[in-house]
Amino acid sequence: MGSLKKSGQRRSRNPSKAPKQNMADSSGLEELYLLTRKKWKPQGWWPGDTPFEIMVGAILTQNCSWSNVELAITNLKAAGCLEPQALADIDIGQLANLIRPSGYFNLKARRLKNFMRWYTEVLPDGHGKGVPLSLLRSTLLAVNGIGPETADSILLYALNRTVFVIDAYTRRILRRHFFIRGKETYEELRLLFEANIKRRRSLYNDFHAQIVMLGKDHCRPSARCEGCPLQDHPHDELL
DNA sequence: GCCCAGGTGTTTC
DNA sequence: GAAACACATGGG
Repeated sequence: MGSLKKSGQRRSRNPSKAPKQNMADSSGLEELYLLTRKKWKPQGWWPGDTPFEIMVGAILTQNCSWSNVELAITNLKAAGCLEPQALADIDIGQLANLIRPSGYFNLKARRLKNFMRWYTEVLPDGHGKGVPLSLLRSTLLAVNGIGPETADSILLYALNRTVFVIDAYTRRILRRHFFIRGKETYEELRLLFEANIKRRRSLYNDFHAQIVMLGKDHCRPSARCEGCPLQDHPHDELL
C-alpha cells in the first residue's frame, strides 16, 4: 500500500496541475459501484453452468475476449471434456486443438493440465469446503500459468470465497477517475478494495462484474465517455 | 490491415 | 526489479 497516495481530502474537479488526490477510498469506491448499478443490473456472474466450467473459463480468458472463450468452451463441451476426469485424461495435443479459438492454445493447454494436477490434489471433491482460503490461494498461485487474477476469479466465482478480483479494467478506471498512480501491485489494489468496501461476497462478485461492463463499454484504451456512468465524475483528461 | 481482448511466465538489462 | 518479450485466435 506504500505507493498509494494518501486519501482523505474531499473530491474536487482537480482544477490545477497539483498532484491529484487518490480518491479510491471507501466513499469513492461506494460511489463507483452505485454509479455502475444505475446503468447495469446485477450481472449474476460468472457465466458458466458449473464451478468446474468457471475455473476452466477463468484460465481460458487470460488476455482473450470472452466470445473466443465461448467458442473454446463449446468445443470442450462437445468433446465431453468439460468435466474433471475427462480433462485430466485427454491428450494435451487434442486439448490444444479444442481450445484453439481462445488463443495461446498450446500455452493454455499446458496451463489447464497444470491446473488439473492442483485440482486432483487439493480439490478432489470439487468445491474445497473446509479448506482454508489461504491454502487454496497459495497453492493455486503456485500452479504455473495461474496468476493472481485467475486465482482470485476461481476463488470468488467458482469456490464462493470472499476475495476481490483486480484486472486491467480496474487499474485503468482507478487511474482515470480515482487518481491512483497506476503502478500499484495487484496485491495493493486487492487490499485497497477489501479494506474499503463491505466484506460481502455478493458485493465482491457484482462489483468486479460491473467494472468489466464499464471497461468493455466505456473505459477502453481509447475512452468512450458518451453514456458512461462516470461521465460527470472527476477524471484525468490526459489518460 | 490494425487494434484489442476479463494475463502470465521468462528473458534481459 | 522493472522492462521487454512470447504466447495466438477472432471480432470490430
